[in-house]
Amino acid sequence: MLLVPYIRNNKKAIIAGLKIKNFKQIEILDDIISVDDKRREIQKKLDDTLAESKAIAKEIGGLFKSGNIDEANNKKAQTTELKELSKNLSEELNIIQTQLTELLLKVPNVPHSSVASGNSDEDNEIIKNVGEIPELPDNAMPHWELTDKYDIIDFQLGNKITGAGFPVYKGKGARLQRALINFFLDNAAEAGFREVQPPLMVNEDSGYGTGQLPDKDGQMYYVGEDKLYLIPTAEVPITNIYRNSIVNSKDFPIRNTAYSQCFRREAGSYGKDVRGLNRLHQFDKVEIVVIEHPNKSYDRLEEMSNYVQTLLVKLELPYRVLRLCGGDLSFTSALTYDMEVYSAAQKRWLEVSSVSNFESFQANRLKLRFKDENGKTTLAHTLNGSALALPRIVAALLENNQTNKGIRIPKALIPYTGFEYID
RNA sequence: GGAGAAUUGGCAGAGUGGUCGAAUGCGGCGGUCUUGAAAACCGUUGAGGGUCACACCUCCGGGGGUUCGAAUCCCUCAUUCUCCGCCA
Repeated sequence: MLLVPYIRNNKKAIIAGLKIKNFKQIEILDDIISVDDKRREIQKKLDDTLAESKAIAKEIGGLFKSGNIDEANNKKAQTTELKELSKNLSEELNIIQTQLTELLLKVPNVPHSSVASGNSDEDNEIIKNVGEIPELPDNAMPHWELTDKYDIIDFQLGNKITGAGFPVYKGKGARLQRALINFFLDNAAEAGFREVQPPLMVNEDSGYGTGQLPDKDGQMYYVGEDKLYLIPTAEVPITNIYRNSIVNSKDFPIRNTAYSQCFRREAGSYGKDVRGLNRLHQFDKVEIVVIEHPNKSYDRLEEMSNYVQTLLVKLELPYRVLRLCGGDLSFTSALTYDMEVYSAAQKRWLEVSSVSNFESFQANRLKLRFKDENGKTTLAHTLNGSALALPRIVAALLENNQTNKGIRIPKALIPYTGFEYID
């Protein structure tokens, strides 16, 4: 959510930015300003009315004390009109404030100046390409066949127990999952992230805080009985640690990491995108979240992007880094790098991480602030990224490392798996 | 799940209808003293709206109500604690 004063002062720049994001309804900006004008006007009237009735109430208090009962009762009559007025005004104010919030929620974040315009993922800029794409023999299998062959991930069994998109990991498959989680967490700790184990369910306020609500509520599993949402990513609980708080700028950058299961309904997905491990309803991910001073958030974004890449290098996976174009950038993000890993048997790139700077867009919703150099309360910047999401890493590992002897485990991971091959 | 008690500023803790946005202590920040530090002393110290700046308004767990007037009374929800029940 953008700040109204920011919209007032930077309308032109915002319009230019939103154009890159293909946001068409720029007239909303003017609506916001005029609704906010109205809000101020009503607020002023209300304040004045309240001030007047407060003053009278004080007078009455004094009159009662000095025994002037008659005059006090006289004064009471005066307030009935003011009371009516302030009641109407505060109702009006409520309506207008709701209106204002609704409008503000419709405006996406303004992209960073480095973001190019574009309509879809096809227009994303490839800014880096690392590693050799492996040459697989003709009889190479896609991962959903390999998982069967080695009996490590059972999609059918998941269907039986729960439904599509909830696989069962077995034997070395389960062990590989655990190895990857520990590998990612250990690396994050070494890179200065504090490990956190958050709840896997969050309340409505938290959903709003990070922006899953109100728009994407259909993407989350919801437990109506208790009004709780299953988290689609650990970003939600981790970032909400800092909701409604004023952090100490001395603590910047605040780095947290968490492993969690993630739950996504993925309504509307289909076809090859959802085959095997490509898209699941429940999956494992280690997330990194950073809260930083606005002046330094882009340095941190580069740092996070580099960190994620070190993981891919250690896992010996060929990858590329994309800078998302305006059209593919998420609603809340100002700049996002996607890391994609090459899945050699599927012959396609799979997104395994998305590292974003939200600037103050999330912080405004969260009311996450700090005291700046002048003692002014200012919104902090939030960033997050996957480091990493497991299923597609597993898919690429299985496909790229298939040999006659079985699936070869990358060296860095062997201390965690305790085996060198899945066979 | 049942019964009872509680929820006040960063923390502790007063305040049960009338200048209470809120005593006091601790902590934080600034200063005096000191070669420096500690101690002591002095000052300062919640958030939001609004204003050029004031004024002014809102907020004492959330929401609603009573009253001329509420942190203080009522309703409701949430959370915490104690006891009972159930249970990993």
